[in-house]
Amino acid sequence: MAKDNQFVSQIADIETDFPQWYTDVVVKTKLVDYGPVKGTMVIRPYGYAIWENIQKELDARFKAAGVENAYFPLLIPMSFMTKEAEHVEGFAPEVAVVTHAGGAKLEEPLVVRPTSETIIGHMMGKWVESWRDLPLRMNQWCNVMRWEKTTRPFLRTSEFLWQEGHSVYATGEEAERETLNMLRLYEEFAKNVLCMPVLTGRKTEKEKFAGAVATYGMEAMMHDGKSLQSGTTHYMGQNFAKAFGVQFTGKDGALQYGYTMSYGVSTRLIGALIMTHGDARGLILPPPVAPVQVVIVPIAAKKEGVLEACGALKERLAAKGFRVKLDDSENSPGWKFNEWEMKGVPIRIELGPRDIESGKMTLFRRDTLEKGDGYLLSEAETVVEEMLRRIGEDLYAKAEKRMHERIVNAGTAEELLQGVDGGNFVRAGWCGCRECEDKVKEFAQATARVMEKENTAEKCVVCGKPSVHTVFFARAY
RNA sequence: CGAGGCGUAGCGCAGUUUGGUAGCGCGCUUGGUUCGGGACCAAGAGGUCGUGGGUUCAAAUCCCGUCGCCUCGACCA
Repeated sequence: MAKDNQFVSQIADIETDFPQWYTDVVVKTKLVDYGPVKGTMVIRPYGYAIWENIQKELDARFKAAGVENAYFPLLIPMSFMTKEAEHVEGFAPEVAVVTHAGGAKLEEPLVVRPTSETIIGHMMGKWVESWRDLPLRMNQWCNVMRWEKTTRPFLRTSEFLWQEGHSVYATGEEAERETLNMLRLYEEFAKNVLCMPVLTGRKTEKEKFAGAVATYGMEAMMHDGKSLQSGTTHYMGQNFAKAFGVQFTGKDGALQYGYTMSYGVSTRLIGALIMTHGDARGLILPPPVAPVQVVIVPIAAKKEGVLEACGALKERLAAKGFRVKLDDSENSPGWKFNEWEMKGVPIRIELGPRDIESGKMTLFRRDTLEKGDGYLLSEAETVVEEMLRRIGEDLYAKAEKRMHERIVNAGTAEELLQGVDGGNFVRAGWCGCRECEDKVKEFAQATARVMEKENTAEKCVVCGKPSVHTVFFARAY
C-alpha cells in the first residue's frame, strides 16, 4: 500500500495556494492521474465512482421528467460544423480534427465532437416529420473533446465526460420553458445531491453558447471566492433547426421548423464539489455521491472477535443500502484514519475491544471532525442514517452561508474591483453594452456570470448610464 | 502565440556559480518490534542527469541547437 507522508505537509498551505491544494488532492487521493496526452486525465476507480453516483441521480431525474437516453457518434463530418455560422466560429479554435483513417487521407475531415448539437440536429432532421413526433427529448452520456490551452483536472481538461440533453419542440414557448425547467432541475440536483448552493440565471450575449438565442447557467462559489460554471442550458430558437432542416408538418398542414434546446453538466461537477466542500485534510464528499459513505476501522484487529464484530456491522449497514467499507488492511489505525479522511468518507466507525465489550461504537464525522464514542452498536443503522442526513444538510448550509456572506453590491467600478479582490461575487448594475462588459474584464479580471431575473440596480457600474440588467460579476475558473 | 521559470531515481529536490567516483528526503522491497491518530530499527533495490551536437584528458556542470512541462496574459463545460 502506497503511503504518502508528503501529502499532509503539502496540503497545509491551503489558505495561500488553493489551486495547488486542489491539484494535490485530486491526484493524491487517487481520483485521477494525468494522461499521456497533454490536458487529458485518467479517472481512477475512486473518482469514477463519484461520477457513477452523479449519473445515477441525474439519470433518475431525467427519466422522471420524461427524457430518454440515446447515443450519437463521436466523429462529426466537418461540413456539419460549418452549417451554423455562430456555432462554427465559437468552436473552431478548440476542435480536434481527424484527417487520416485506414491508412489514407480522408476526403472530408472529421471533427472529434466538442458537443453534439450538429450531429443530433442532423438526425433530428431525419426523425422529425410530423407534429406527432414532437416533442423529441433525448439525452446522451458521452465524452467530448475541446482542445483547451490551459487545463486542470476535472475543472478543464481536453477530454471530459458529460451528459448532453437535446430536445425539439413545435413552439418556441415550449422549448424556452424546457430550458428553464432543466435549469431548475440542475439547481435542485446541485442542492440535494451535491449539497452545493448555486446562482442561476441568464448569461450575457458575450458568455452565451455559440449558436444559442439564450444561455442560462448555474454558478457555484469555490473556497477562494472564484466562480465555476457548473451547468448550462441553452435555448436555440430555430437556429439549429434551420441549419439542419428539422422541419415538421403542423396540425394545420403547414411545413415549419422546430425549436431546439440543449443542456449539459460534466465531470467538472466533481471539481466543483471538491472545491466547495474540501478542507486542508483533503476531500469532504457529500453522502449522496460518496463512493464510500461509511468506513469501518477495526482497532486492535488481531484481538479475538474484533474483525468478526466489524464484519457483522458491515453486513448490517450494507443490508440497509449504505455504501460501506471495512478496512481490514495491515496498515495501522492512524494511517487508515488519515487515508479515509483524505478521501472524504463522510463517516468513520472505529470498533475495538473496548467498544465491543460495552456494546458501543466510536463515530467520526469527516465534515466537522467531531468524534464521539457513546453510540450504541445495536442502533448502528439509524445512527448512520441520521448522521449521513445531517452531514448533507450541514454541508449545504455551510456552503450557502459562505456564498451569501460573499455576495456584495457595487455601485462603482472601484467597489467592484474591491469586491472581487476580496473573493466575492459582486452584484452590480449594467447598461447591457459589450464595451462595459469588456472593461470589467480588463480592470477587475472578472466576468459576468449570470444576470438576475429582475433589474434592481439604478446605473451601470462602469459607465453610469441607466442599468438594464443586474449582474453577478466574479472571477471564474 | 507574448513574458518568466523548470527538466537529475516512482514523487519532491540538492549538486551547475568554480568541470574530476551520482546525492538527500519520502515512497518501494525484505526481516523484526509495533498498531485507540500517518510509529520505529536494520538490511536492500532503483538514475546512460529531457534530447542532439560541440569544447575538453574529463561534462549533470561550459557553449550552440532542439523538445517537453509549469506559471502569468488571450480562449473555454
